[in-house]
Amino acid sequence: MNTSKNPKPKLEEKRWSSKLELETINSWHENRLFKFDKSKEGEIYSIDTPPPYLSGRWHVGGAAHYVQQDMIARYKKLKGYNVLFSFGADRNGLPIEVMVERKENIRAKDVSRERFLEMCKSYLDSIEKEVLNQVKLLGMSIDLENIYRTDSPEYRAITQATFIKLWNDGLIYEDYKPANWCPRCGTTLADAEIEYEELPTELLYIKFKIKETNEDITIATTRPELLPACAAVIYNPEDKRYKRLNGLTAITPIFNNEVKIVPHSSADVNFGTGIVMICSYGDSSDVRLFRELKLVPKICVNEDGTMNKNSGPLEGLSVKEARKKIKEILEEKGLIVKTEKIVHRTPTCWRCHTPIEIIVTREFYLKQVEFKNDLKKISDQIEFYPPQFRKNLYDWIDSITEDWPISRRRYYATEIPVWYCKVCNEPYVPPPGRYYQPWKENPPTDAQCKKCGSKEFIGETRVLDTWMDSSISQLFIIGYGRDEDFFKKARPATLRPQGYEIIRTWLYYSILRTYLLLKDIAFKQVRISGMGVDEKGEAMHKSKGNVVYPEVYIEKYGSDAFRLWAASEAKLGSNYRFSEEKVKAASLFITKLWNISRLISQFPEEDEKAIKEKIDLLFLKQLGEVIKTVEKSFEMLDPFDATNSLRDYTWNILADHYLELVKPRLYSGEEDDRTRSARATVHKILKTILVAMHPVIPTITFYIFQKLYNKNITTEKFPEHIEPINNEEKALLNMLIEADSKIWAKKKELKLSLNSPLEKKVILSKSLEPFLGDIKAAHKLVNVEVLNKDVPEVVLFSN
RNA sequence: GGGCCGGUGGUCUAGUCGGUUAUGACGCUGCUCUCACACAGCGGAGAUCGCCGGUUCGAAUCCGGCCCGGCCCA
Repeated sequence: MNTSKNPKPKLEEKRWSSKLELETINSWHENRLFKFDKSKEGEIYSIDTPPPYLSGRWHVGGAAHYVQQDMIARYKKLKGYNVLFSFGADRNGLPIEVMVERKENIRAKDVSRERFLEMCKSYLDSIEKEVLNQVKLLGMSIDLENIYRTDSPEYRAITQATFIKLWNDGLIYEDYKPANWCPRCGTTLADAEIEYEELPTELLYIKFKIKETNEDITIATTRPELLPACAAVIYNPEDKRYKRLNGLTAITPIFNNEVKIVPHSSADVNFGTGIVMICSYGDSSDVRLFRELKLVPKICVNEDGTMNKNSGPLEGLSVKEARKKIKEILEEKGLIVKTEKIVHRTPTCWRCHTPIEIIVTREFYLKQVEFKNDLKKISDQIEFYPPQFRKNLYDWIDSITEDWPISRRRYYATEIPVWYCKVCNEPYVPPPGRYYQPWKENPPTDAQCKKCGSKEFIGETRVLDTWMDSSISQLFIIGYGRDEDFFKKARPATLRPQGYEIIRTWLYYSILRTYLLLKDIAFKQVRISGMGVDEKGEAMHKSKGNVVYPEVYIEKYGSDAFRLWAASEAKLGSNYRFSEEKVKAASLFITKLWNISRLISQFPEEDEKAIKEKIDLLFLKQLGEVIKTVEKSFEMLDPFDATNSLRDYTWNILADHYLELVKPRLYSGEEDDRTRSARATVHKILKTILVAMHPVIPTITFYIFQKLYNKNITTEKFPEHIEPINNEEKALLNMLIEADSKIWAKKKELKLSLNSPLEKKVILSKSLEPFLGDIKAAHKLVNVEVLNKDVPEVVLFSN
């Protein structure tokens, strides 16, 4: 064989480029590389990809979150699993409706229900297109021709089927009770959909009379308009100022209602005057106190957020107007002692951030309070990565006090599959199986009221909370209700990846729903990732104007560079901070890997049995150590350590030291064992690195593997056991590395270029003797002597 | 107020079941276009590991207290 002095690299291009990257990605999709085959061998590893709320395309944080999941999916594939990594688009619910209302500057009620649904759908379709394009650009191993949508008739039919099952099991009931209410959206909200914000408000100090003593007391409140709904007055039992009031009666100003004064620990001594009025309903603690103290609520706020006839002079006004009006009235009568501007922790709607009201309304509820302990118990069987987030879930479960209100007075969502008998109002719930739209269609033809036998029905117009849809995605992807054979084989789903901000919603509800439906865990593993934040460390919000999108950086540096950044920026669970500098730095490594491969590609591959030289084994075993770290890291579902240790090895060990040391042998053109050992080693190392890094940087590794070895890297096996380096060998390796450095520094000192011969006599420690040939050749040493013992300096120079 | 996480060179970060000359990257800087790579190589400067105290032969690492930042829950 001709080992010419000018071997040609198999990688011709001097540089990896976005163009090659895109061509590679396109070829994957043209060849349907990611099509899931349920009959394929291997244990199923299903990833319940978070259906992103399609409220806009991904910013760099979202994109980072998703590519990390892709890394896990690709790793598991290399490990021999049959990976189900399906992509879902969550298209239901308030987010899209609020967005359409804002963009079109309308309210849903301004147009017909049909028209509004069409508008939502068209927005969703265009956003979905953008997101799917991102999925592709990011090099994700998603079968783009096989995604699911939570608003498809197929998905909604399953959501409805679960409603029907839970209804028939007696786990869903309808009740008329206080609930969170967003006056802007006009719907009930679950506690999980409340976000607290610090908002400025006015604290009014109002005079009340004591009936028995005719003295005045002062009560501070931020909700004076609820004065007509006041049912009790409380103070803290520890508060010495008010002990004398125990059992007395207060008379509300203006409305002159007599209410009891009682001690209660929930009164904060330091807030206002320490005396608090309890009204139906100012906040959730009012709800709790009404229940606890068995008070009779007097409802003053209608569902549309206006005051009703119970509120006397405030009737007809909105809550906000009423607050102003009552202040005027009180002022007129001299009943206001003082007013204070304060910042108050205010519950708001998670979607539109309007402060919520608590009103009494009739809604469907899914039972959850009675299952709190069961839910914690079953969650013990789920692995959490990283483990500390288990606590966040349990804390949330502990804080639950109400059942889950699941009905919404909205439109773009799964319809509640219920009709009501026209004669006796008895609900009719159809059999599961198909998608029902009771607001515009009749029940099945054989529907009959089981109470009175009537066949005339009125359809329910309300829809389900969108979390009722997304909380079954882990069941949907493995065929629940559609493909029983596969479902049996694949349940429970394997991995749930998600951000920590939706632990109380998506994670909690998924666990609840799966438990109620199947008495089973929802999935085996939960992977909780941090959020993407901007360069200053602040969360990205459109309203803040600090949102950064990935496309421009992908274009500039490539998706592998972006992915490498996403993998190596932060450990699992902490926030990742975006900066262009970091992505650029990642792209430098991509170039480095390309050039290393280019160098190695010049030399023929040799069977790994040819690896015999001690120095070759040393560097290979060091890689063995790295692979152990990589595996451990991925098994913890965190690409962070894997990526950094591979990058460190490739750049700082392989390129800087090993390749420099073997170059003389590689280029020698000899056909002896030493050359063959070198050739075998560089290819073995390169192949190992390419496969191990493939989950993180799939495109360049795929391309190089194809070019050099003519094989599809996605069907390779994760590098099997390479004997890791032991301590003695590790010490040797470090000596070698130190020797390189010392000699380079000496040449520097003598103002010699690194490739010029070194005439000075070089004295090496004894342990380096086996490597004498390589060291001598790599550094062009002229005069070398080896000591008969080891010295701390490793290398000495003399004249 | 409670819980959780974090505070390491200019910036970001590793290391936290005790013992390393404290990791790496970006940035800065000197020399070098050496046949994979100047998107590079080699060299260099730069950290009292938030503060105080304790345990220990020895602490970034363990314990206690405090300060600062972030998130979640009251």
